[in-house]
Amino acid sequence: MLTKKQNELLTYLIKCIESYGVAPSYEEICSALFLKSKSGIHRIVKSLEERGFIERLENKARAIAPKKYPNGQIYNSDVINFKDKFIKNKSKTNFKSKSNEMNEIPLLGKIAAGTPIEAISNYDNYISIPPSLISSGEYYALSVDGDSMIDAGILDGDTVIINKKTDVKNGDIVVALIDKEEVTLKRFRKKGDSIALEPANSNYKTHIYGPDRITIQGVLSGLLREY
Amino acid sequence: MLTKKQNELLTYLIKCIESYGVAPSYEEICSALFLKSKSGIHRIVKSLEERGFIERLENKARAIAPKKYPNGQIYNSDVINFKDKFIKNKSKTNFKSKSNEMNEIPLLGKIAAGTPIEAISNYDNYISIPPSLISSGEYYALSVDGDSMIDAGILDGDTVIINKKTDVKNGDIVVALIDKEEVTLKRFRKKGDSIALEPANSNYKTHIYGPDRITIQGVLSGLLREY
DNA sequence: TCGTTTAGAACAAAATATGAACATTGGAGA
DNA sequence: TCTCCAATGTTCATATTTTGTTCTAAACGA
Repeated sequence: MLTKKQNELLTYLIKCIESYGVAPSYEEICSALFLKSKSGIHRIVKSLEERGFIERLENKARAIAPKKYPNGQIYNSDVINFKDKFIKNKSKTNFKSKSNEMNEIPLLGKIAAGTPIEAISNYDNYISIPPSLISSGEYYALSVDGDSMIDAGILDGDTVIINKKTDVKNGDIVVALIDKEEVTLKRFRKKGDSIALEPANSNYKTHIYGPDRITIQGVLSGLLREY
Repeated sequence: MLTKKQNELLTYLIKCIESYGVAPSYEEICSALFLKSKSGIHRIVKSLEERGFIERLENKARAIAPKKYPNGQIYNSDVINFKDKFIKNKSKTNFKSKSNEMNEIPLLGKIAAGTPIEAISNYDNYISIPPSLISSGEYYALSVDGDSMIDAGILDGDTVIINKKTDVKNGDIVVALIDKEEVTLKRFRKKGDSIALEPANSNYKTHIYGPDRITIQGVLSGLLREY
């Protein structure tokens, strides 16, 4: 999906943000990639934006934010836990979240059946979810686009809560990254060495993949719907 | 999405609040960022406000509250506030953090989609639900028992959020009390004077009632599911 | 009221981003 | 092999944003 330079730039961008908390300026990118010109950078940045790997505010300084890793996985800024940077004196023992305290989890994008995911900005999209839908581990939310899981009661527009774990059982509904390119929500079933991703809609077909083509990005753990 | 200075200022602001419980004045920020002028600070503060990283009370002293960490993660003041209890209340301004507020609604029981409800009793059961599922009015929750609405994506065991209002439109899914005896969750449709309650499952039949036999007890406004 | 603090205009300067024009490269496909 | 084309590299010019500074006004708290 990405060219060499685009890959380098995206990688550098992510590294910068994780190390310094700020995106690099074009000039800084230039020297990092050993170029002499900023406008070349500009072009690459624009192409990354077109392909949905980054998000940008035009004309603003250092206003670039990654949306996906070069391999297509969704970028989640929570990986840099800024809180840790600030909260120093807090002992390891967490304040038990009171029963009526909301949990905020990031809404990372839309997940469509069969087509690439569309990542959403990391900056504005958090949703509150009730504690009952959460036990332990890390969570994120996706907005369901399409009807491929309709027979499992998952409708177009629903918000699914995903537990970011990779150990899955047969029959679990999972978020699967296929060929490091597209992400889809399907029922997981392992047969021997190969993995079947089953839709829950007779209009769609089950696809079977070799184990190396699939990366599990999480397991469905809850669902929210607004009427 | 922040520039260097904006990032510095925000970081400093958060540090101040966590260490002293009070936001710094412009002058304090100035010296922290090695500037000679306060109005520069003002501009940066405004730009942070524009981008949604802080919240501000105009014209008030030290009235700045962070809303997000530099990486976009939501700033949750609760983790720090215990310190405030020990700090004398100076000009500390109180920002109500709405985002974290919890909505609790009563879970009144099970609604069996085909057969009578099990007494809508006053369990002392309350559940938390995200603000996004609530707009205005009174709400309660029911646990769905049965599969009569399965084609509408409402499964056995789901929790439905009901808005306690009586004005309904055709096609709404409603909680209907029939003959003051049994309660059911069905799609509402009015034809002339009579009311049809349609299940969403071909194994069940639509029933039609006279208007005096049906009392609407609420309209479906949200749904929660745990996996 | 007075002293402190924030608001904001005006101007200058520095930092950054944008974009056109033109040359080069390397790979896909005829 | 040869051609075409997208992706790059470079240079130069230009537009915008961001920052630094100074000064004055307005708002606030005691």
